[in-house]
Amino acid sequence: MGEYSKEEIKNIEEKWRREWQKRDVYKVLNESTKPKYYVLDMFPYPSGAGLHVGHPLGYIASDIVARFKRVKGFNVLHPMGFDAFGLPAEQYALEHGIHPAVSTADNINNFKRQLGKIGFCYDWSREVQTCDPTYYKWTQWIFLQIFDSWFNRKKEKAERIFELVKIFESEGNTNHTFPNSKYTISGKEIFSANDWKSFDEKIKQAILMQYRLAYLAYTDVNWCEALGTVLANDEVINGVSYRGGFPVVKKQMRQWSLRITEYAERLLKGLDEIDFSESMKDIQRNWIGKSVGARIDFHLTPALPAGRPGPSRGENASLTPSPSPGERGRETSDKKFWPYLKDFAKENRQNPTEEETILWEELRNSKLGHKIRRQHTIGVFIADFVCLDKRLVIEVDGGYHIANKEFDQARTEFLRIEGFHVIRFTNEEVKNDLKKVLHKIKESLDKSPSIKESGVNSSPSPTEMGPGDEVLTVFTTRPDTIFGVDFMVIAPEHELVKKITSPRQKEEIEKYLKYVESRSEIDRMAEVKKITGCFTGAYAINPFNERKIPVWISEYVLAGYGTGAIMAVPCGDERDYKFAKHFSIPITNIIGNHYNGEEANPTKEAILENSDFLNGIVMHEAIDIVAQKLEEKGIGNRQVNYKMRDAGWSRQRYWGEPFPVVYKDDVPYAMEESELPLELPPSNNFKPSGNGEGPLANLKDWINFAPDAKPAYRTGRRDSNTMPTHAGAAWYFLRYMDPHNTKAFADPKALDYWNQVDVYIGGSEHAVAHLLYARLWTKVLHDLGYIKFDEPFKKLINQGKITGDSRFVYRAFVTWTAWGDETPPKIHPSIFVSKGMVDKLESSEKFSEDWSNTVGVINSQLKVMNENYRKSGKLTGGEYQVSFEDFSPLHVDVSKVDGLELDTEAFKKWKPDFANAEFILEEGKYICGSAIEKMSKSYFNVVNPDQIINDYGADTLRMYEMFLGPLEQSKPWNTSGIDGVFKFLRRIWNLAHDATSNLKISEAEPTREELKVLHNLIRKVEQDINNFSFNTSVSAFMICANELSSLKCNKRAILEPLIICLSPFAPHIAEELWEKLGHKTSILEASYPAFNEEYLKENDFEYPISINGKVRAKMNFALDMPKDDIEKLVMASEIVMKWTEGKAPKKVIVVPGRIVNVVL
RNA sequence: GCCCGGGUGGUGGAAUUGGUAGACACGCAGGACUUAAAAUCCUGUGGCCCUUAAAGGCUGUACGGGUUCAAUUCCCGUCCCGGGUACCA
Repeated sequence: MGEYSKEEIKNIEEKWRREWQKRDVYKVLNESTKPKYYVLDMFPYPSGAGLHVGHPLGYIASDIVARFKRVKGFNVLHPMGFDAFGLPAEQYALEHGIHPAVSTADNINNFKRQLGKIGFCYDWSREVQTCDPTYYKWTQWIFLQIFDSWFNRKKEKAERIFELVKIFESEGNTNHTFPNSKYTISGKEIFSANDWKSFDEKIKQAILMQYRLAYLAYTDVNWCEALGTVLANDEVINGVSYRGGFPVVKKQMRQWSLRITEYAERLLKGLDEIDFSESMKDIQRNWIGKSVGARIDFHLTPALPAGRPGPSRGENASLTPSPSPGERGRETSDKKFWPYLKDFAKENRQNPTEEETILWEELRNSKLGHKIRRQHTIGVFIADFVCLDKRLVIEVDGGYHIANKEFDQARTEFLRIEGFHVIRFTNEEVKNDLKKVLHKIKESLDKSPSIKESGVNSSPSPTEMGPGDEVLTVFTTRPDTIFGVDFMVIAPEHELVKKITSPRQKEEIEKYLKYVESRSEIDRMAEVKKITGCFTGAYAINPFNERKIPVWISEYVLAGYGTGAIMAVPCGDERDYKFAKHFSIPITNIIGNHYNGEEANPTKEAILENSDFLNGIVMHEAIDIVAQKLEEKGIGNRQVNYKMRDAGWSRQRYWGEPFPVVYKDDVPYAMEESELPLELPPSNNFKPSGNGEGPLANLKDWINFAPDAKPAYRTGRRDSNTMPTHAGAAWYFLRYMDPHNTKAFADPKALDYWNQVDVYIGGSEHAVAHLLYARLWTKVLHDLGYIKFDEPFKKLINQGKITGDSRFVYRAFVTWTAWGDETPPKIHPSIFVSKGMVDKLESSEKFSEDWSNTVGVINSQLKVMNENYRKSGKLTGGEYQVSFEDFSPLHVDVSKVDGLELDTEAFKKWKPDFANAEFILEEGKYICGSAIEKMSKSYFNVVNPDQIINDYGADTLRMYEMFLGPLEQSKPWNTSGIDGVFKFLRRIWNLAHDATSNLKISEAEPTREELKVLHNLIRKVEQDINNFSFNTSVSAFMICANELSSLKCNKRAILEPLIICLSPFAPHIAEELWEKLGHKTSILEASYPAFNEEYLKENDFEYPISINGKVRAKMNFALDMPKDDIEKLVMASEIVMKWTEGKAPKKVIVVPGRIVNVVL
């Protein structure tokens, strides 16, 4: 029996889900004679809310492609898995006490149950879960490969660290300077092979860390004190935390980062080879933010009277105000770590140990002849006492703020390299024999060479520097405007600020720096365009015309981009212009009448004026001329900058991959492959452990790692952080190729065979993070020789979001007025007023005609209601009234609404509150308000696919989701059209069945007309699938079904090919019909029918005959009729004669097979 | 602000290199079947005008211009919506 009824569908679909599983039809092998095709979905994060109708949109599309490619004869890889590490599970654990592993497993099961019902052809034997140790073993392994790599800029590819060591041993770093140009070792950017050999292990490791593609560094993070954790950028909204709205500050923390900036150019170039939408590429290009320009050095004139050194170093304390003690460390401190260190130093100064206090008092009072500083930062360390002139460090052991011995040792080593001599005293020595201690210090001071003689490489301090030695380097994309530079602006954090500020400006500058520091991220964001700044008192010299240019500092110049300094050209740059106007800086016009004096003009097309040797040259040509000159003079060079920053890779979280490293002396060492995976230790404490450490630091036994095993360095401490979710997602597409391999992340043969993902379908919200990281990991693995391709995804399709279509009801404010002394009624009805009337009342003037009419309508319905209440005894007298002003819109469950009309009975049953609801109707209906919002439980607009499948079956759901509109477009979910799709499937079914629902197939030869209908479909569906235009192929199916229905065609020769075409879209019904047609094997084994153009050939064509471009008639001509003949016949026709009124036309255009146009 | 993408009936949306605007579906209206309803089937359906009817006319793809025999499609300007980005020199 076979009626395609809603009951029967369930049986059919369940039957086939069972059969497919039983027959294992979706199993994919890595060996095949067929060509391969790899269709991939972005795997979901298994949230607790389960699947809603938005999720399957992309999955259905990819499933159609996969099934289509399969019937086209490809060996198709179409896997599914779960991005199972992540924050929500951890938050859920904190709130509900359920372990992330448990809730994640539950959620995955629920997702799989829901996905299973939709009939996807996933090979579940290849499923991956990123939280599975057998999976993240390889995530960790790949991380270690990245850690063990550096980017060889000469070859533009990653190489192993040992190759770099070899280079250092033979030639130092002359040819491979530090990737971060601001980094120096003992003040120098370059070290020789001999230098390298003289460095000890710790220094070598510190240097290598500067090159590694996965590296540890102090980086800015979003620190939320209230939550005790670091937040990702997308967890910070307008300067406060996404959860809780707590303030977030930038803080420096030692974190893992991936040196993705080294790949900026390749990531950019790679975009040209892959088939992503232009908008997606634009987003990535924007993110990478390449700008081409030049670096230019400007010498600074002395800001101070000649011969006078910079800001006081104590000796000159009487001359200029001394910097606060806390600021001094800045000079010797590692700049990057300074903000972080200075707080520690300050804290230490405020909480000295007893011994420190004793010693400090003595050092201050005894005339040592040298300035001693307390809690001074050097590099990344803080020394107890320092004499900078003599490069002497005095340490008192056992200070309670010093964490451990190893740390002290590491510091000593570092200080030695930096040219400091360290002497060390124990607490006891200080306490018991202070005299001896002082003597020793004096001795050491006398012995120590002063810095100038020592020959130690260190950056010259301001005291030593002659005036005018300073160089200010800027980055500009417009070197052509060099003669239009009216001022320079440097970032407030710029290292030169302290050095160049003139005594006269000192106070102003310090005031400004305080202001900048006081400004939170929220302030800055709120007032981005606010113009602030301060003159330093220093001047730069324009290298081409020796002009003196004032140097300012301002917030609008960012320390982190370029050199943190700009040359300002107010006639050509909007911000520079505003700044100049605000501070009344005279503006030089170098672009003639392109500049109108009222706003900047950033043109590149102007002819330069006031520009010395550039006069008369078009700007865009001058760019290169200046760059050339700069290079000749050795004061600059062409340079490229990128906006993109390195990717922060540490999270203070539990539910993620632990970093497979062990720290010894603060240096991370890779674990060995045999020791992987480093499993996430069981824990129920997910709270951050404070100090910016991750929750894993709570597990003392785990974090302090002391194995008995071989290499000694493996005794140490583990990393308390975990990797971000991006880690697992950065390579999962490779694991699907060979998911159970225990020897490698995937077998090279499998990697070669499946190669790139042919089509990748997912949301555009992953445009930057996920897609860039996946591309990066692929490139690194490619460079290291593990895979042969260096772009993971050949083609990307972004499905649009499905938004929810919310419905509202409007509750009126209800009052009861007594007529006499009736007792108040027992019931309190909620009265809901229909949308149209609410709109009228709200939009029209009170007591206007419209308003009064509406009130009248409402009152008449209230009157009926009141009468009914009285009749039924609910009301003894008096009456209910409503306010005509206040209506509160309430979200109503979309399932209680048909289109916009509320099902009032269902609504009353929905919630007890509404049991006594009354409705003020318009034209007998209650019309709801509507809004398109994201799907959310709290808006009652979530549509669950289970519900649709239950009502209509999976095939209808699949086709309907495709029918909604173009895949890439966002669209609101609305079930109103779903009946049409269901009816279509039933029509297909009925083609093979008679009126009494019995199978009836004709074996007769098809007619030419039937074949034409079929082959139109074959061609259209194939084209549409290739174009990802599924909505149009669904309508092609509908047209085909309608036409075959009216032809009453039930011929096997037509229906068999038809259902093969249909099978990717509606696999269950197709498989059922296929079986009914007598096939024993799955329709997946069938072949897509061959298209034959012969059947579509027409002999003649009905030409639209237009007159002056407007169609007035139609005439049938043979397609091979010559133009002239057509023209003659058209001109002779009655209708055309009517329009021409016998006159000759100006022109007649005949487009064969298209149109005829007569121009009068 | 800047960079993308988009704007077509009551609704979702079709429309090859410029060549019959509104395919397909929903909704709506009318009809058939039915005691009735549901379901199903049939017909009509951008707006306006004219006509008893047949037919016909005008107008119409956000708005204003332009190119062309012909524009939803190409060009210029304006408005609105969605996405990305945010002082990136």
